Amino acid sequence: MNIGTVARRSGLPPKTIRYYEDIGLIPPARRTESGYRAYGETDVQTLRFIQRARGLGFSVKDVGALLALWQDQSRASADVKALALAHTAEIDRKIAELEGMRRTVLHLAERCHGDDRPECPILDDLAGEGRA
Amino acid sequence: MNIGTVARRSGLPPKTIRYYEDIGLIPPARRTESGYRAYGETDVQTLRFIQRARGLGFSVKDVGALLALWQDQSRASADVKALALAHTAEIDRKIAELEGMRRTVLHLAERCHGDDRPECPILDDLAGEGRA
DNA sequence: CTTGACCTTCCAGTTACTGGAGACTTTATC
DNA sequence: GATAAAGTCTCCAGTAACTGGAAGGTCAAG
Repeated sequence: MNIGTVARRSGLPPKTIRYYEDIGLIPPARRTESGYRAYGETDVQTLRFIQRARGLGFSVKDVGALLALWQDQSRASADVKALALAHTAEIDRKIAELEGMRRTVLHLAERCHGDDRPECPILDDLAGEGRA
Repeated sequence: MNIGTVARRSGLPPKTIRYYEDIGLIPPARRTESGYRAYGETDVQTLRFIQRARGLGFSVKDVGALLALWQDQSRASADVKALALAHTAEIDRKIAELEGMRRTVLHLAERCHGDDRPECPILDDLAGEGRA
């Protein structure tokens, strides 16, 4: 299988697959005589795994760890769970941060007339006039 | 005022201030005879404005636009409001994305025993066994 | 045998900084 | 006046995770 085919079947662009090989997330692919990367079904499975994990927001580094656990038959599920829970904690942190921003920006926007006059509480607040 | 002082008073590291000058977000600072950047009160105000806007998650590009509007006495508040609302829309999008991830990861983690046995629904799902 | 789709490598750009090296200036202390 | 510490200067490189593009080789179809 050429890279284009695995790309279609795994949902990852060819560029990204080469990149993952580059940084060592996946081992270098076997090559045909002409130098084309050659893949098998196992590779499609692996790349799908990566694609899903990335889709859940795991960092490439974490994906590497998950991949290692996946391929380790003697793994402890506790290790996987710990990674997952640490990840949700990080997600929670980001959500909280974004919600704080959202609240403030929305509050400011609501108090802004939004017409052709220059008065604008958003700018006033950013300028520091809104501080206690 | 040297850069260290403005840094302390604006909440931005010296490195970041130089960086903002570099990319043109702020105009080049006046220099002393020995080459040190020299700032005034106005600069502190500007940098604080930037610091707050960045803290609300506006991109550096957006901050540039806000800065221009702030300094334009004939601005229409509608332009500022539009920027702010576009920003909240983007924040909403990110929050929704994170919440989707959070739901899935948490759901998987809950079904994982998390002990020293290898069975793990998290890995099974990432491997694609959990798909319909 | 030529077109067009794929493949290869390598370099550069993206976002917003941050760290560090090597050299100078300023300030404080003795 | 000498020296040491703190502050500043520029420049280069690295971070995360790709993505775009150029220049060139390969493969299948007609």
